[in-house]
Amino acid sequence: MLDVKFVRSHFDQVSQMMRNRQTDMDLQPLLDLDAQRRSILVEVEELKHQRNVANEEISKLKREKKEDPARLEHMREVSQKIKALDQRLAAIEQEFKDLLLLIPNMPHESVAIGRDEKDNPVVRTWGTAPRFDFDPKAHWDVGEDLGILDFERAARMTGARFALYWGAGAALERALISFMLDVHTKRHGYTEVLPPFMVNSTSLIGTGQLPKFREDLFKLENRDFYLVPTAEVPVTNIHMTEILDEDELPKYYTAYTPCFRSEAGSHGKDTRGLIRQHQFNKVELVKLVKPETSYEELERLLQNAEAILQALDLHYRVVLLCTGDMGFSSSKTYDIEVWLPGQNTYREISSCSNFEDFQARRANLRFRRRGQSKTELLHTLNGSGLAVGRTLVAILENYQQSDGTVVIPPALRPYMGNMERIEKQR
RNA sequence: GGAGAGAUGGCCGAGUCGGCUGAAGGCGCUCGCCUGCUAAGCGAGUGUAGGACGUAGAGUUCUACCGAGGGUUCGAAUCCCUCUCUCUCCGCCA
Repeated sequence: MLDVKFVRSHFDQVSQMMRNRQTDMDLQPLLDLDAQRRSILVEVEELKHQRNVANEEISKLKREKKEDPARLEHMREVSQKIKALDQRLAAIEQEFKDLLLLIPNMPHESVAIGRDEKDNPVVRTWGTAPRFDFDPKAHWDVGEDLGILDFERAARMTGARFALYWGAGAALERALISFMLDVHTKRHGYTEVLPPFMVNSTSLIGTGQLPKFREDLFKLENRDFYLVPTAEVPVTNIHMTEILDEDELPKYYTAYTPCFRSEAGSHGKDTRGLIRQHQFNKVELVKLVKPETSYEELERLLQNAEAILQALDLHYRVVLLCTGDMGFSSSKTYDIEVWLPGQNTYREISSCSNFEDFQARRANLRFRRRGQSKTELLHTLNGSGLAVGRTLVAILENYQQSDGTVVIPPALRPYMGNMERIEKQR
């Protein structure tokens, strides 16, 4: 959420931002509501002041065993007026808040203006694509041929966009989770947390999934519980409504959770394989930091995510998302795209963003500097470190051999009982 | 699922028959004094959010908030209703 005062004083800039993000929304109603809201506020607060003063006098009379029925009658009218105004104010504030929650974040000045992913500049490339003396298969073929991925039975027991992992496939997924968490906790200084896999609507508003992207979520019936679409939601909200001490910052958290996404609107896209599932595993990195450090923290967060791919020796590139491709809540986002030889393309495997104070304002994430009385909003960041299913995809495709087996990257072997190669499961 | 108890400031905790309680008292914290050091002692200060006026910076003032929402009343932390959460006992259970 943007600061209303900012929207008021930078109206043209915010309007231009909306166009740069390919979003169409008229901001004028928001300003009108804000003006109404403040004018009613002045009126009702004045009446409440009158009431408070009168109450003190009535109270004094009462103690002196005196009465003033005319006064009471007058105050009854004042109270009714206050009640009516309060109701109007509440309605206007609701409408105002609803609109404000729909305005996306301001992109950082370093973000290129562009329409879609074709306009995302490549920041850097790491490693080289492996060479094959045979035609590399797509991971769904590699996985099904080895008997470690089973889409058919998953579809039967649940539905499309779910997968059943068998044997070494299941173990590899689990190994990746442990490996990633270990790297981030032991080498990068993150604290591991294991949050609930369901969250309430307040948390989802806090991080920006609600109210605008409701259709992307799975919600439980008759309860205010949603399956987490990413660990970002519970983890970013850990400290909601608290006031942290400057000394406690920065906070670095890493969490494994499954992620649940309805994928509404992506029918027909990536229908085969593990790329786009309703449920997938992810290890997430979340940072809560002081504002002046957030961009430097973003670069480090990105490097922390890259370190996983480097340790697994997987070729990738980093792109900087342009204004038209960037997420609603983000000020600046880097995507890491891993090379998938079976599909001859780069695919997103991590998205690292700085949200500045956008989520902090929504989730009420504050801190206080040493010796200062004023509270300030934190800056929040997060990134995948990494999407586990897609990492498994990358391993199957990049490490496949001509005989159909898959070599396990050396870094993962300690997590796989020193297994060196996945062979056909019996 | 059944029965009961509770939710007040950073923490503990008092609020009587609704009215001078934004909230006693204590702890903690900050600043000052005192002091071989430490400790103790003394003094002052110490919630959040929003609005109005105003400033170079400051400041002045009003309103709201005692789990959340609603009701009664001239007036609610205090009374009534609904919800959420916590605790205790019983039942069930990984």
